[in-house]
Amino acid sequence: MARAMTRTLPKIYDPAEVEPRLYRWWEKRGFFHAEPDDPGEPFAIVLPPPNVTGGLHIGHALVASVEDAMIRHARQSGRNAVWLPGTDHAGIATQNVVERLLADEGVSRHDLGRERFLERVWAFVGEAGGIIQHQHRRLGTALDWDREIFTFDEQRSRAVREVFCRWYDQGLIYRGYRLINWCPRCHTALSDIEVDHVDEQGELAELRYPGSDGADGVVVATTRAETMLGDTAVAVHPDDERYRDLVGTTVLLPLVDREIPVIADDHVDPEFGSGAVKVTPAHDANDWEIGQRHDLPAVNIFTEDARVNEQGGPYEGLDRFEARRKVKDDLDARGLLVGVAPRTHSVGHCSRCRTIVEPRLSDQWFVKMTPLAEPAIAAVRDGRTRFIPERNAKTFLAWLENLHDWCISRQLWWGHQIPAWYDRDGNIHVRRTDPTPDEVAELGLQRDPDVLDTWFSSQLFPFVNLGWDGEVTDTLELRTWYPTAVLETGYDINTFWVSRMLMAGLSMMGDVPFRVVYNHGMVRDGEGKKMSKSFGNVIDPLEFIDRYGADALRFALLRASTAGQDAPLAEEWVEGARRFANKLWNAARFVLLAVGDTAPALQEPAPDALALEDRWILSRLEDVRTDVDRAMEEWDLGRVARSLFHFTWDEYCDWYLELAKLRTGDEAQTADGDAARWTLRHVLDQAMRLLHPLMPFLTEEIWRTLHAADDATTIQLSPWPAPAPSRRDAAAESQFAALVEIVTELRRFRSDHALPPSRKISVIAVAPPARRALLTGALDGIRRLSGVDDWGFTDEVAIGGPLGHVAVDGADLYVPLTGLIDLDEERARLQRELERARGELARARGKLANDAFVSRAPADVVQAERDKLAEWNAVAERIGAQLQTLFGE
RNA sequence: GGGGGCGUAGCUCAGCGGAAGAGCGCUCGCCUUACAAGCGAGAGGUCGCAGGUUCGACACCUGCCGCCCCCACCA
Repeated sequence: MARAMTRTLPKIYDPAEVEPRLYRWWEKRGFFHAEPDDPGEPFAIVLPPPNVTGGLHIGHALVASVEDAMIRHARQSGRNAVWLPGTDHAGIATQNVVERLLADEGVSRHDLGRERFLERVWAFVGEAGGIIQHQHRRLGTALDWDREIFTFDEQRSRAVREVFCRWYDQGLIYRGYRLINWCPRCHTALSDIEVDHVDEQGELAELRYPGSDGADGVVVATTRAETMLGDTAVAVHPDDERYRDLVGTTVLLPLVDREIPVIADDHVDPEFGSGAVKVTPAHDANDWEIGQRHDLPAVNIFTEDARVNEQGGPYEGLDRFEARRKVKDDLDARGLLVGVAPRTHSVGHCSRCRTIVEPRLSDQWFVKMTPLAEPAIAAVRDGRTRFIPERNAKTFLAWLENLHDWCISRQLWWGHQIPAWYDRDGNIHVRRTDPTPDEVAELGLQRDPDVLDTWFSSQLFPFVNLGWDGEVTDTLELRTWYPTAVLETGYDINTFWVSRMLMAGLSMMGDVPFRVVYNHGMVRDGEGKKMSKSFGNVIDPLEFIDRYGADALRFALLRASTAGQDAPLAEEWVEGARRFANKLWNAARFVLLAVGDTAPALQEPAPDALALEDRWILSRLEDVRTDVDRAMEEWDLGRVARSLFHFTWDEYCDWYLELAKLRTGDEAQTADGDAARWTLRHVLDQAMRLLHPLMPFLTEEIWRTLHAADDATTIQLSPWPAPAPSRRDAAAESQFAALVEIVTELRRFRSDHALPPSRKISVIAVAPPARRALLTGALDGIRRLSGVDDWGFTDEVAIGGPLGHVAVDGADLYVPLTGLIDLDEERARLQRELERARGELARARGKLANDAFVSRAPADVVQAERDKLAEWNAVAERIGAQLQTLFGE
């Protein structure tokens, strides 16, 4: 290479060197930071705050990949884009993790006391938060770190308290004695959605409760025999003839010898079992309702650990499963166990520790959902917030329309403590500020020890992240970036988080918090299996980044994804993405070699100075640009990835680059060479910009090298490729398609005859004048790509010796065979070709023979079919002729 | 019980009312001066089954079958 090489790239792309270096520079230059008064249409995304319970997993990597792509694309498109980071204190989850750590040291949180325990948690959270930040940096996220928050920091705590007080003042928050889901291990109440229901094999036991008068009484059925200790009635259907006489009498509850009434209630299904139901108001949601209707006492038989309490008499101290067995045994001994049958039923588990939850009566705080849900329902209905995929809106609405009140109090230590105090008389004081010592003394105030469900604070994320804390409610940030553009998250937390943000946003801000909810799928392993520790198929993002680079991991995740559909990720996918990165890297190396120092001087060539392949690749670039824009609008990043993958690799690298080599050699200091150099460089530049949202590091490195960019210049702020409709060139595309066909067919000919690349062939082409003229311009390329050293046109074939034959669209190519190949093989090959042509021919004929098709299908479709018929007809004839010539067949 | 998703090449998945696609895997041939982490060629699918709509269905409709999720107060 005669030209001085001022900019070169190593042969193998090394993400481990490039990525950390670029990220440090990006951050130092503040490219990720946005101010509300920056120019451009506002575009904000809040990062779903990861729990500070440990490191990020592969699902977070998908979140980061998708959102980073959205943010980078928005910024390149000139929008005032900000991506707001934060972490979630994750009340119960974090407390559990720290308690486990303490258990390893042989200490319980009670040994430490509330204050010291919280110190421990804060220390843990500091470490975990640091790990998460580091992981996000490794992933390349363009997060505005200056705006990072924590859901339990001071400002957010003020906001939480304000929202609690406002809702309390509005009557939306209340304290009530209700049946809630209780985790006997975590020792706290849970909301309905923190309970996972799993079908389990159990036993349906039929128990006899004798009449108080010594009569037979009734038979009831239950999967939880131990709860009979807390029964306070037996219910039957009001219209059930069998029990008409029993209603109003009492039966004797065995083992505890309590007289309980037989009542009539519509809720009972007379078809089920005996038609009589035991009623345990303190331990079953249905029974609680029945109890309310009939004013029944509720007897709580369990401790906080789900052991039988003093109400259980001889069973006191047994855990619920031991009690279940013993109750059945004892009833059996008395002849009161009528039957036992296996039965699968749905059992609720604590979503945090998998312990079976226990319905428990207790005083808790609740949010009234209906008044909050109504505006949210309206917002989704009228499209102020849209869902992608759309179908998720349906599920979402169904959920919102059937909400129970939300239990928000947790008997934990780690979390926002409820701002409520009780005085000596039991009155509740909900306060925005802590009481003074005087007030405490005067009223005998005691603070409610409970904390809030962690989702109570994360639901405020989209506006507390922009400065809202109840005192400050109007910031430039809020006015600029609220509502945020899109909320991107897995569909699995639509109920936990998305719904509540929507309600809280509408309630506090009077507007939706985001215009679009984009749901990505769950990441699965290469076999489509859910990732879980017990399968041993979990993937650590950092490990993959170490091995393949962040760009490769990101690209692999995006390429496999379709909105709302679960995405598989196997190591081979990431490996493949790394190969893609390396491919682009080497394409860039070639372009730099070819362009060299002429780059700054290169002017866009006049249209007539462009060669066919230039016009073709520029036209294709425009096609791809259009497709990428459209896919971006539809938030379809998988399509963006696939489209660019195909364009850069299969078209730019495999065809354009190969052809450009012919024109950019040392001696090619011509206008044509410059046209090739300009096109090479232009397409690479544009491709890097289009790809940047998906592969930020690689594209930045290549782009900066290509432009010899200074320290202040980044691809992130380079304009997104603008529409260039004049580049679209249908003629060039179809002409190039002909070139591709010829080259491919000749290569196939060579491959069929096992001709090594070093073995050049000659071609004698027969084509009508128009076709010949068209091909002439592409001839050098064709010859190079198909290993032809001698190409001639002729009107008719008159060459001595046998000729191989290759039929392409509108031309016949003859290859002198003497000394080249085996004639029998050529014969077999031609016969295969003929077979294929005949197949196509038959298909087209069949279609055209159908009158209905010809008369009713659109004219252009029919015409296209006629053209195909003619083409294949000609091909078949030509192959036939060649067989005739060569073999007399 | 209700709602939803999926069934396309050996594997994982795109796609789509007018001539079946990708990645990986497989076969054959190549160190062709950006890349062997590469290049070229190829094998391999009655698009789950059955009906229907249509000139035309892998695609739209209906019903089955098989996997998978979510919701629900299944004693």
